[in-house]
Amino acid sequence: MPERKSKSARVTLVDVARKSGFSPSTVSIVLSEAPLSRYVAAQTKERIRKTAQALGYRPDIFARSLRSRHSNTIGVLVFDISDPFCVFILKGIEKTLHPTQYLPILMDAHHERKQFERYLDLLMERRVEALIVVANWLFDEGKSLAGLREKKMPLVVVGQDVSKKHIGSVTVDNEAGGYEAMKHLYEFGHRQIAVIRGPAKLSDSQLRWDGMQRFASEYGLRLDPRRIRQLSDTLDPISGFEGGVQLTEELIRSRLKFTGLVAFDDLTALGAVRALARTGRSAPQDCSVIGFDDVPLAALSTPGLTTIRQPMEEMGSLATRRVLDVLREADESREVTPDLQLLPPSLVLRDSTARPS
Amino acid sequence: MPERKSKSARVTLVDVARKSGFSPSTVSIVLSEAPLSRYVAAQTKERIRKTAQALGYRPDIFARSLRSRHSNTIGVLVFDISDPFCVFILKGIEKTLHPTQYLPILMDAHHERKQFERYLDLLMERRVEALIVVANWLFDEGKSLAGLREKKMPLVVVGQDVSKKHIGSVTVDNEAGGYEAMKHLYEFGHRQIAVIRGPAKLSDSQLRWDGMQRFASEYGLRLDPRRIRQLSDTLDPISGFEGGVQLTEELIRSRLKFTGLVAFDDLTALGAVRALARTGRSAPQDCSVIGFDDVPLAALSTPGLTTIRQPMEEMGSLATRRVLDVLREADESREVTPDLQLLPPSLVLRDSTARPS
DNA sequence: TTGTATGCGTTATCAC
DNA sequence: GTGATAACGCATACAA
Repeated sequence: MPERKSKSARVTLVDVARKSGFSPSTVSIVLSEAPLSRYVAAQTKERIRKTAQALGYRPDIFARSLRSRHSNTIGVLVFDISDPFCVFILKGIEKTLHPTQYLPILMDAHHERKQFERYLDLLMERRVEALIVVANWLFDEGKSLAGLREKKMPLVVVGQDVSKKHIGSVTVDNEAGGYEAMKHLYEFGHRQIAVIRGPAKLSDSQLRWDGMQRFASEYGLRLDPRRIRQLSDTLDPISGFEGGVQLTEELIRSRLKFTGLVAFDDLTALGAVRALARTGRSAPQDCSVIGFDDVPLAALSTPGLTTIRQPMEEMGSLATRRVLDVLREADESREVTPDLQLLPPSLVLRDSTARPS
Repeated sequence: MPERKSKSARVTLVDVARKSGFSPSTVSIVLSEAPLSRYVAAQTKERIRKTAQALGYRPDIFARSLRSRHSNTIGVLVFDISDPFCVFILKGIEKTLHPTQYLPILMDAHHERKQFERYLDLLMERRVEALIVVANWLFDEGKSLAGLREKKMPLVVVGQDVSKKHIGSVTVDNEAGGYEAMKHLYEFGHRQIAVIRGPAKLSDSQLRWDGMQRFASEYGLRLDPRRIRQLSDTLDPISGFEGGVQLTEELIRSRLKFTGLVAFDDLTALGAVRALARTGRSAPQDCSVIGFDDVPLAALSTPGLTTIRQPMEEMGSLATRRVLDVLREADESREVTPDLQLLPPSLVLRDSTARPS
């Protein structure tokens, strides 16, 4: 009765080979389902698989990667995992990667450029075969990411348009979203509409504003500059809320009447709701408020927040499909032109907007 | 002028050895900062490091792991990354791991047991050296995790007490939290207090309720069973909100007066706020509402939610320190008794509670 | 203090 | 259809 080695006897391919009576090569071919396995007799395969199972064989991923030069991993670099915007993009990425051979390796940069660089480095060291960067804000990393292009590393950025740097990008159509937001308030009958624009540094801000202006000009709506405010540039992720509170209070103090407010994003909108409450007002009775993003909070706040939804999961999914495409086409070494893909936003109607009384 | 190989010429240790004039082993010792490197001449080290730098040498992590039997990774298995509860625990884990040699490998089970098992498997395959499981809810995986114990894999579960299965656990002191919540309302002068308990399957629910009862008996407060409701067992993460809405509406319809409400968690509390609003009431004017957890939403909703805070980042950090300790002590093969560590909750006073009018 | 030799577990290339 | 052999890049025991 042979005793099992206590030292967590690692079962290797050679063990399976010995036990099954075939050579390590054959065993490898069968168990890794290499192309050659097509020519292996069904019986042989069966026997090998059985013994592998019986012995509890687990391939050593390090040996395999070392030899095959494939890590079967895709790096996912996120700017802040606590940003609800990121989370659903991650869901999309993960669901899309799930049925494939690739495993996502997730890193969180915590809003810090230094961390970003470090984790980018770490991911390269781990030999990820592609990279997805989720960045919904400030992001002028030409340098670090440009380096990847030279290494032919498939790369897609989601949440930010960097197509001008010839980096594949997936974002929501911010311009259309801005247009829709303004349109919604207009169709509810609002004519005196305030706007809290996003930080100047964010390209999103400008695009959404462009959309609002386009709507205004198409419909002959006048957007009084005195009702337009802008969030300051800052790195604090929660600043949208504080900014929303402050700027809305400013607007209220200005004594300039407004029955509707387009906020840069949901956090800002929640800030506006707070400011209204603080001054004895409420949404939507005294002022309709519309946000942007449709983060989970939007549905849970009271009143439920009407907002322009970004299809976040779809964005993650699309970005993932893009890198997967590149990886597949790598064999044919076909070059894919990096470009921008815009996904359509959609209006989510809740209770923070209503017809003016 | 020698041309660089176009085939992404991988720089290996041998290249560095050749170029610097030392042997591969010396180079290895120096660059991996092995114990022996203490005996290597400073000059030698310097030269080796210089040439490595110059050549752009990056160690091959697969070769290194294969040889050294160390992956330098720690698996982190989360039940749902979109649960704000998880996110800050992750932050704590990451920050604690940051200065170490270990890299977290994060997997998200999406609330599904099947995924949980699969990712657990994947993490083992990746040869993580320890495992941290973040599970704030339903979690009776005795089987899968028990297996890890046999493999001597360091393991800590955070958010759930499984110390009875001899698995290291880190949670908030739910009993104390329940006590504090009730105490807060009592001290504000509330005597007719409703409670929405958590799902029966969650051990948290019972503990928090125990704490409330302990306070009630200590202070001679009567908790009328007719004012006590309980969320149903369900897997839907958002159900706390819907449940909060429904049960609060029930309470209101029951016509039994209550001036304060202790909700199981923040989502439930937000549901209660919504229900109050729907019936023309509001917090805290008509009813004080207190939550539990202090997720980010709590600060952003209007009114800001008074709540019992879980020190989530600290919980993640503590769990991480525990597995790191075990990893370090592994050398001395010292056995660490798996046990439960409770962290104290704290009251966060915002605007959803007030003295009864 | 540094160099030599060997093997970690796998896959690729060839030969049969 | 299957097997022998040689790497992949690194770290370590041992020799010097």
